[in-house]
Amino acid sequence: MRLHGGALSPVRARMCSAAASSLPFRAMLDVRSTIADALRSALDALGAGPDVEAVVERSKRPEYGDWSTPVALAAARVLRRNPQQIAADLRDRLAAAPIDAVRAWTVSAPGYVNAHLSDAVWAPAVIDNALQLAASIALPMPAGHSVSPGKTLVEHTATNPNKAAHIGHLRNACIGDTVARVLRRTGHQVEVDNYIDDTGVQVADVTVGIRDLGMQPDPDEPFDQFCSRVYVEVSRRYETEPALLQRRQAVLHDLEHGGGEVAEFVKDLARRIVDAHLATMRRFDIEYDLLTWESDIIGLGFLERALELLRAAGAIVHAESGKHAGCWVMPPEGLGADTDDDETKVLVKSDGIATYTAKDIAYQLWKFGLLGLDFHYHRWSAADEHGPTTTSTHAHTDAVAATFGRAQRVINVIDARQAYPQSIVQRALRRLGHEREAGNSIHLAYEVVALTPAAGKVLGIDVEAGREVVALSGRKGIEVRADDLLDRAIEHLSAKARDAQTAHAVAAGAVRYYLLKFSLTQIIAFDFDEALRTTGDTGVYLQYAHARAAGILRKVPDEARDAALPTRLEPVERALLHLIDGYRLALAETATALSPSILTVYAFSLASALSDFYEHTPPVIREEDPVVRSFRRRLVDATRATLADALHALGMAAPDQV
RNA sequence: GCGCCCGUAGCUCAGUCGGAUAGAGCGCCGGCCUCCGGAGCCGGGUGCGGGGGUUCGAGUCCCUCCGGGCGUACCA
Repeated sequence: MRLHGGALSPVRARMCSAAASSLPFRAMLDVRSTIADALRSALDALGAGPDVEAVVERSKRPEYGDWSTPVALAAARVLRRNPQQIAADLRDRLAAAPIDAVRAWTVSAPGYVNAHLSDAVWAPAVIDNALQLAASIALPMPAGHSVSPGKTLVEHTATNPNKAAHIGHLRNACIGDTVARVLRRTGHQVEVDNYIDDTGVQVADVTVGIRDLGMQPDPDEPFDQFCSRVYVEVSRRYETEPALLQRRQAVLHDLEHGGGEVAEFVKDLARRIVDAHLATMRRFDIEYDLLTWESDIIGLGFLERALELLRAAGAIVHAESGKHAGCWVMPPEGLGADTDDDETKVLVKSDGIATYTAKDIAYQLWKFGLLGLDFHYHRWSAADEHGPTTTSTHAHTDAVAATFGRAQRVINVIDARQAYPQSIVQRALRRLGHEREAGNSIHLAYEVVALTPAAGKVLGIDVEAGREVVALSGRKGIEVRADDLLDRAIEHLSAKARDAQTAHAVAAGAVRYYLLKFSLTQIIAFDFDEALRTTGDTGVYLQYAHARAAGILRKVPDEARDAALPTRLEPVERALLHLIDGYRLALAETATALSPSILTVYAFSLASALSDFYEHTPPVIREEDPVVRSFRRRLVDATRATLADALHALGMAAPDQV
């Protein structure tokens, strides 16, 4: 056996107000919550008090039971009694509670109380719940989790529009897209924005390369790859030709004021790159509701308004002397006009150009509907009805009737290195008196993708001796392009895939899974062999498991008989049922923690449990006992439905055949 | 200097609010095709960086030390 309760995080219940449940699922059996409710009552009756939490978790070993609680151990201190006695007491009280799904309660040392489920009640309910899964109906949150009210605005991707997207950008997009999917699945109202920094240093660099150095694309060179090349070349030339830096400065100045010929050139450059980014991300099934442009934040007066508000609130001051002389700065709380403090952040430089953070503050205020200004909107591509909406400076004829912004909660998916400027954005909200919005401003920080020495070697990049990894850098040309990685994965898989479409779907899923399975706080040490592997803990394994289940369903006729149960369930069947049963909780934990890897771990456990079942029970198609055959078909059906739901929440395809 | 993150098996990583015997994948060795697709399954393991502390109970909490990464820009 490879799959055990321990492969999942222990699942527990905390007594909270009952989760809101949408009507079609009202009857959904939730054994864990039911036990937790009864346990709470029993603890209260014993006088344990609210400090003793009604914790219910999966039993660590099947012989203990299905669900267990260690609360007698914690209660022992409060009640000054022997934990074994308390456990026995709890067992008696729980046994007296009418819980249909539990057939027996036992006590095990040193003081656990264990629930043993009645398969006749529990198993059909789990299967029915799973077969009811419909993507259009949000899954209700289990006890201990709740749906955030109002709209949640997720900003992700936000790749500078001056180069092709690399795997670092792709990690960002996959995290953001998955978080958005999981939130939607759990009943949240979600808007996804992709912020385009078209007035920053990086677009200016490429502009200098094309306009001042006269660089030209090679024949057949895609535009985004051409720009990547220009970016690297210009960055290199700065070191020997400092005069070029003045050219960049001039470009930035033009962008700040907008409207001129340079601004138009950059706008066009950025548009073309954004199209490339959208195409790249679409290959991974990543879409956006709205593209927001930094140039519009300037052009529509958002920045100016934000600075006015900050000035009026005394949050920013003009430094007259010291190291920040001539700048508009935001000192930390309580420092007033001490503009030289280390914690003081410059928002408008002495040359009059606002920093990125200043624009980000304006944008954040808009996100919450606190600016009193709005963008103009139109569809990004007239040819693409399903494509994103974009902001614009001037009113457009094909105005889009939609309400963007005005969010209750804002999640900014931005790498961990930007924690400092993100904290400044939050500080600005606070200084403007928007305490609640500051609290609802979430910097969803994740660590970067770096290259292992082996990956560096593949790319012909020297990894400094002694270094474990080398950071990606678009500026230095140290990167793995997202499109290239997907192309490699497709090539890798195409030999065994039934057709090109399947190869693409599985390859995209494999790359997504690889980028999602790490904790957000973990640097991904990117390795080609690891990312392209098709066995073990990979996206391919999950999708293959789904196809296997679908294959069984194709071959075994659906006899639609009554849901009779076999007299005894095999351990692998019960393990699978527990995994299916755990889906809602895994999804809810993912939504609450905003952490996709919780869901990847769950999905792998479910797929493993299916493989285990597949290998350790005789083929369903050859099963002669009609009751067993029918039950197992339903079990496979429920597994397939649950796995498909989880895969879709992860942004992966769930193919019936590979 | 200060702040944040990381350190779990040879390698890459799970292990959210402290609970029973710390798990997976890869790699290596050895098994499993009269059977629903073998991209699979089964077996093989003296591992929580070191040291203190709190606790009935610590990979998890506290203190401290050691390694590594990032941030602390009039870049983002």
